[in-house]
Amino acid sequence: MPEPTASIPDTWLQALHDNGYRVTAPRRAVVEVVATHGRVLNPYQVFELARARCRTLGLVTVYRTLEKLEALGLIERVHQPHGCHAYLPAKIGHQHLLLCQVCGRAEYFSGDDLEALISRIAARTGYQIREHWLQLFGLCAGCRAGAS
Amino acid sequence: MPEPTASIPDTWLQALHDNGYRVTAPRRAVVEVVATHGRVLNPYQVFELARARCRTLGLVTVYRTLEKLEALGLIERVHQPHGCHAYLPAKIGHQHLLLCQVCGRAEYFSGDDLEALISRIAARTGYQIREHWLQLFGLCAGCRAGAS
DNA sequence: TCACTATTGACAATGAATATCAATATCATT
DNA sequence: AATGATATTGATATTCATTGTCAATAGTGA
Repeated sequence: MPEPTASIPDTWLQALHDNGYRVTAPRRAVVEVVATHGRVLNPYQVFELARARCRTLGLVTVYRTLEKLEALGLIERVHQPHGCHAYLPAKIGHQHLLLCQVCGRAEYFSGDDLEALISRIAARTGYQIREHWLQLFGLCAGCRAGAS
Repeated sequence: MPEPTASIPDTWLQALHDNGYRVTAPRRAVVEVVATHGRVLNPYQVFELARARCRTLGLVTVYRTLEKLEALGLIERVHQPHGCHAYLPAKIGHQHLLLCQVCGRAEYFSGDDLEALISRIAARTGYQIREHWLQLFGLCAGCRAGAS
């Protein structure tokens, strides 16, 4: 029988603890929401959802907790055409993001092959290319069904 | 002898005029800076540079002019890891952005080939993919030389 | 040149994000 | 389990970028 895998929220709480931060009810609530919701969330949305799990939660604590999670590399800010105030669990290794334009559902994928493109652009422009962003936008299966 | 091509600033000023906006000294200053500077600029940087061309220019006018240029599709907001408050002349057709991480110099390029990748991700995830962002970051030739 | 009115700059107001601070809760140690 | 040092909390105040207000000014077509 395989050892049960630690859930993502537990992993994040452990990381907080390992870095000298205390594990509190407000932080547990924020972590559970952001780690499991599966859609981009801005600070206020996190606040609304997490308040259901911690009645006394304040918006300021959400900001502070997101800041710490981001500093630990557990979450990251998502860039979208209309604003960059939303967060998601951080990419693991070399991944890219696929976002639903309707509901904000997010999937990561890997396996891009941009070497040839990047070499060509580097040669043409004289730039040394060190990083790239690739992000796809569309409709998730659920929103395709709903919109038909 | 070829007809002299209208400069980018002139094209933009013409576009403002054609859309019922007046061509004023403050707008001329902002347009000339953003259209020719070749690097990403945030509103305050535009203000500082454009003030040299229009002594009375106010920061609020910069915001308002950028807003109009963006609405006309002449400029667009650039997304960067640390902030999304900078502008560049808008892409023409299907282009992508290459940015210098040191000085903000910007180049557009075309000729990506992501069809196969996008089809594969669409099939794997069930998403209908409608848009993509590809953006490269690195060091421009000038900054490579300077950094050596 | 003239008159209409869009535009301007100064100032006020908004809104997201951050700093302050006394009260509270965590957690290593007892 | 109890303790106590101190990190954390929520409420409030504050900052800063951006947007609204408004009388004075300047562009534009006639």
